[in-house]
Amino acid sequence: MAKDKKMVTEITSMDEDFAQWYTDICKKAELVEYTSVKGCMVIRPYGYAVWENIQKILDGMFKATGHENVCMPMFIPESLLQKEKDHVEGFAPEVAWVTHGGNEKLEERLCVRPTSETLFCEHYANIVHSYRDLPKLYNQWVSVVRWEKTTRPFLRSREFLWQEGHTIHATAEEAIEETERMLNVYAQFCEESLAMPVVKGKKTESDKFAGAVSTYAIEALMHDGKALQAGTSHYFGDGFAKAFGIEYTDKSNKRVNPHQTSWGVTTRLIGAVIMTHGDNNGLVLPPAVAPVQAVIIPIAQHKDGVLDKANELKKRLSDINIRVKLDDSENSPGWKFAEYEMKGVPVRVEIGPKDIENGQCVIASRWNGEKVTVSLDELETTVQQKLKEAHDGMYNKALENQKNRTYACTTLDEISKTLEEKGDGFIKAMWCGDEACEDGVKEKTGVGSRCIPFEHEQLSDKCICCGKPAKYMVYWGKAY
RNA sequence: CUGGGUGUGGCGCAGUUGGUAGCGCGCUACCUUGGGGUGGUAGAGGCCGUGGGUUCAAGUCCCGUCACUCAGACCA
Repeated sequence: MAKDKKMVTEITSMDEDFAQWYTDICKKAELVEYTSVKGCMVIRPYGYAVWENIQKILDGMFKATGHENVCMPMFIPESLLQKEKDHVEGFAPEVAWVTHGGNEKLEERLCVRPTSETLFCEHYANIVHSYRDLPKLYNQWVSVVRWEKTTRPFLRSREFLWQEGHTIHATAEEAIEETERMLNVYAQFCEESLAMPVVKGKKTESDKFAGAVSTYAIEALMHDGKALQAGTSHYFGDGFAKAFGIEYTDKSNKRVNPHQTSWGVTTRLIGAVIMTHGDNNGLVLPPAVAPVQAVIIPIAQHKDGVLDKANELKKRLSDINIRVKLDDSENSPGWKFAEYEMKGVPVRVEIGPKDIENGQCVIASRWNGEKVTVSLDELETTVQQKLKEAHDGMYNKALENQKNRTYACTTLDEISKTLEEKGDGFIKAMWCGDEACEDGVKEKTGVGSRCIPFEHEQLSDKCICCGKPAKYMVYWGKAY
């Protein structure tokens, strides 16, 4: 079987129309359904199961690093939102307001949280009094609302699910360490669970979170060469603490402001998975978060013993904690093959009368289309091995794509030429640190700064835009 | 927000100079079906996104509005 052969006709080819391909997968793989409110989508069981798996793994990582879950209200009074100047300026244009309770107009309108810094700050002001109260390492899994103009399933919706971590520390050092720790947790999660390589780095001044001292991000490169911010971690210094009057008494009996962080990832990660691993036959899910890791397709299922054997295989895989599904519906085997390919199930097990006779089954891998016939004795080991191979193979393929689409440039013309000849991707180029040059690059080439990566490379000594001494090496790109 | 495109059974589409809706898939029943979306017979299902207008008559023409979508701007 040819590797690139398209066998699922429901999905538009990505080379034909990438945007349509993406939308097709979202709908045909039954991840989402639209509603009558723009930018608000139903996350269907199959899509939500992916999110649940993401949640489960990440939550475990948060707990392992000492965090506790809490839940803040969804309404923020206007006066509270106003307290930190940069923060409110950053979010005001996209908040939704509640103005009435029943028929009565509210004395003060309430904003539907776009993020919960203000709520956490109000709370911390109440409960932090002594250095003994610190740190507080909180996280919450909730939804937030941002009234976006352009919306797309998972990538940018008006309401979306996320987790937001909010921590408060006695010292700046501790808070900075936390900011970095969580960025690393995200990067590790993306690599180990989503098989998605990311670039870790710092955001430029103009791109940082409203109210933050510094913002860090993980950036991933999608199949079409566009960049996607997959997660962020912010260091706040004591700015929010000052604005919200959070103070504690330190060991030397002085009243001081604590230091804070926040960090988050959203359901956008699902969009990232779609656009990192998906192909022309549909979704390709990383085994760690796939709702179904192995699907069993019985062949000639009406014949004696086939379904019994299929059920037996199901039990055996289930017993070793593989998320397994047996499709014994009336659809033809071919229909089922296409269906589960579209849905990105990592491994397919085919079992028919011939196989039973020979004591074997056929195992197919979604990510590379490979099919093998194995003895039934080796079912468990082979499926486990194929899942492992899928993860590694998907990661390496994505990493290779990222590398192949990352270009080092030393002049603006070179950037434009590269984009034109090779298509979108990450551009590595030097920058002086001046915002005017950052804007200049965007204006002249169309790519914006994505991040200043932790792994510095001295590509040249001069800023690509103004020619003055360069301070940073920056990843640039078109973004979602 | 600006500009373009699209809204007709569950899905994908057709519908001429305005005359009261048609096809494929899917669905239901029965039969058939061995390895890439089986084949057959019969049947059910839509008032055309939504609000107004023109007209004897509107899916079709006009205006508004909502949603989807593409490009951009904006934003994280």
